[in-house]
Amino acid sequence: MQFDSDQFRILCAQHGLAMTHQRQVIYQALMVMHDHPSPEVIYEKVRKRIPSISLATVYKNIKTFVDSGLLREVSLHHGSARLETNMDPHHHLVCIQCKAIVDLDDGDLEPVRLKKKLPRGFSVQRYSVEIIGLCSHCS
Amino acid sequence: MQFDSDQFRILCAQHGLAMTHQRQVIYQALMVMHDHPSPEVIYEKVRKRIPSISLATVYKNIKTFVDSGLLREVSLHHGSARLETNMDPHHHLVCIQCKAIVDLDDGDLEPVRLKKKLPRGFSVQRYSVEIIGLCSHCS
DNA sequence: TTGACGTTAGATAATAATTATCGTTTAATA
DNA sequence: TATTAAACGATAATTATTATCTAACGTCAA
Repeated sequence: MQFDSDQFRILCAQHGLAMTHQRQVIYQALMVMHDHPSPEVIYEKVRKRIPSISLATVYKNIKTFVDSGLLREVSLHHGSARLETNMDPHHHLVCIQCKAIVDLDDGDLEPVRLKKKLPRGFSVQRYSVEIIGLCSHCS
Repeated sequence: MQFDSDQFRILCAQHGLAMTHQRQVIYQALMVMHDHPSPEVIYEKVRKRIPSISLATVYKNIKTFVDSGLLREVSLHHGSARLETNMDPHHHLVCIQCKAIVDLDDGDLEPVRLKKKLPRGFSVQRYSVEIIGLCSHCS
């Protein structure tokens, strides 16, 4: 999938963002990386096309993109580790606002069922369902 | 649920760990906190019972507990943010070893179905299933 | 019980990830 | 094209975590 600057300009306009060369290169780099890269990895990739770019610019634009719904963070809980003693199979309700996590018993959910085979060689250890939304306090 | 030092001693023995007062207090603090606290929050709680404890001790013992299977981290991807451009509903295969993340299309999974009502007031935005295990490369 | 040894604790330095600040440059638009 | 708010780049500051090092502790053989 190629992506020219007119298309990106429209995408920015739709999300109320100014279009800059840096933003286009950052977004395009992310589009072609399917391994859910970190800001540091994105920075290294983008630097090949804009050697003078600052790491701070990458961070700032990632945040801007996430805030405007152009990108998503895979986990809402990077930043600091979150621990649990509950080693039984269970799931989580996660509040996008306050980041609160509440357990949901495995029995409260129908078992997760696949329609297709998983990629060859992946050995499943457990399933964890995240129900993402707004908790009562935040909504 | 109360938890005396004999029980904790047995738990440690089962997991091949030495039992120390610090470990018992850390573990017990975590047991009674159902909000999936961060190391910092655990430290503040533990400090009320052992004012002289070091934050490093809390971190080291959390790691020891996780390694020995006494505790679990809610997210395998704290540490640094991981981004994605795919805004369509989808899920993730996550490797516990190399932390690789691979997308799984929403259509490849039977819809998630609840048996019980969710806690009152929680408004669901989306579901995200994590299939956790070892990728072909790591297994 | 005592003494040696390996492990843990506490203090703190070092590293990694992210955010804030600030002067300069650039994009939107009138 | 001129104005103005926003974005960029450099870098300092902050936050989270890990590493290092010495002292204290628990365990086990003599």
